[in-house]
Amino acid sequence: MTNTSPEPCQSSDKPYHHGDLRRQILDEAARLLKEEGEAGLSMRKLAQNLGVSRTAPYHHFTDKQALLCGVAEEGFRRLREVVRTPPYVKGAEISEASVRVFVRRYVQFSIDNAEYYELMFGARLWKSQQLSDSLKTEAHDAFKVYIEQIRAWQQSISNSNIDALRFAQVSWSTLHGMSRLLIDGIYLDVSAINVMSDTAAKMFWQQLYLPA
Amino acid sequence: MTNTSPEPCQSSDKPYHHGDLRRQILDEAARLLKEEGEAGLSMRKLAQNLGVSRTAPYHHFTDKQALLCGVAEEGFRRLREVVRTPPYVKGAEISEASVRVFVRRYVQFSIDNAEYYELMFGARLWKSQQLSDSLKTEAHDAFKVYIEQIRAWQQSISNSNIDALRFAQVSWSTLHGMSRLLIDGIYLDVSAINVMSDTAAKMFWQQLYLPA
DNA sequence: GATCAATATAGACAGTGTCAAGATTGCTTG
DNA sequence: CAAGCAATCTTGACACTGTCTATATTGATC
Repeated sequence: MTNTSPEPCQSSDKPYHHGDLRRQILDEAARLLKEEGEAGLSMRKLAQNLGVSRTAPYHHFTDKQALLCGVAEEGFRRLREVVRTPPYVKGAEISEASVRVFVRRYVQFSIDNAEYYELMFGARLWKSQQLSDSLKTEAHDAFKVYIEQIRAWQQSISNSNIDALRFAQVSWSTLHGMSRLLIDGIYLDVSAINVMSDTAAKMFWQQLYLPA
Repeated sequence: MTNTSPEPCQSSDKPYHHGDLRRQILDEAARLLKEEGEAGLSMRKLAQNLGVSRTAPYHHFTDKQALLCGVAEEGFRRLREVVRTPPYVKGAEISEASVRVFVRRYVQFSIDNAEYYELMFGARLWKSQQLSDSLKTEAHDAFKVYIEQIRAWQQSISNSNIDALRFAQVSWSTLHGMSRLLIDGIYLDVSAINVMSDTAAKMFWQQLYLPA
């Protein structure tokens, strides 16, 4: 995140070619997003903070949109790791407690990386019709991993009768909805996060145990 | 929505005082939002479309933010009506079918009024720290009505053991999450809306029936 | 060492929100 | 009915935005 990389050719004056600009742009964009919100992230300010001309970033990202895609992509990579690391052992029975941990972790991620999350799932990105292919696959992969999780849970319960895909969609909706309501400042009662998460986990758990 | 109101004083030239501007601003804002999205809604274009100077709207709304609050407020009034009109008779038993109708109606509302919904629940509004009091109460009322619904459902089931507030929060999260994923263009499979809604309804229903 | 593509730059344009100062109007009060 | 006042509308201006074009500098390649 912090970019203290020494300039490749450290002449007294700034070198004409930056060398590491693309990486630094992504980092600074994430920083700006975190500190000042989406409204505070502008191409010009970005360039200025990096000590570079206003149009320099356009040689690494065709658009502001493309830049946002780049940032969001990194967010999805992080999210996938969160989803992929459940507290259960493959093949073993899962417990309600493990579902609880899973839910809490998802929500916690969305809160800790609120700006990322907002960008990743914002209409700005998905309705733009020019979101990069790499972003699309990255996001798709994240959801695929999620479905795999559900499927593993389901298989660990012998008599479960749920449709894994449908359940994945709906449960993800719940997680996403909670996260957004919290992030966007609609549910202000942050102290209730854990209770809400546990309530959701309980609901999921009972759903998983639906007998045939 | 349509404003075909005849001008109060219809002289040949435009009258200096518009007379009905505030109302027309709100309508045109909603229209612009619907047709061109949030990016296409600017104070200047708004004024131009209404044949009025760029700063005229500022005499009716201190801010662009204030205008958005005004539009969102109307959205919440509509939403409240959707939530308030369930297909059940007070005191009578509810059925899974009635829950299904309820879920479908909520999601349908969010899709039909996508731009409203996006505005109503956007971080832009809720994090601004200057959202109007009337908006706050309007939104609060909508959620209160929702809780009342849950409570009524609960009471119609004799042996229900759920915490109405918690369940309201989580189930609303599910509805909100589904709506946003659909609206924001992340779930592109619109044909699956009804199946997803029904899956969610089933989950709610089973949760409501939690025995003590 | 010349050439070329990659990378950086300044200049310009249309668009934005919004502040300040002045013009026009309708309502109120003497 | 006239005066005045507050509400409403206007033009002008400022700083800011994304992004296009044309130009300059560089590192790598033949």
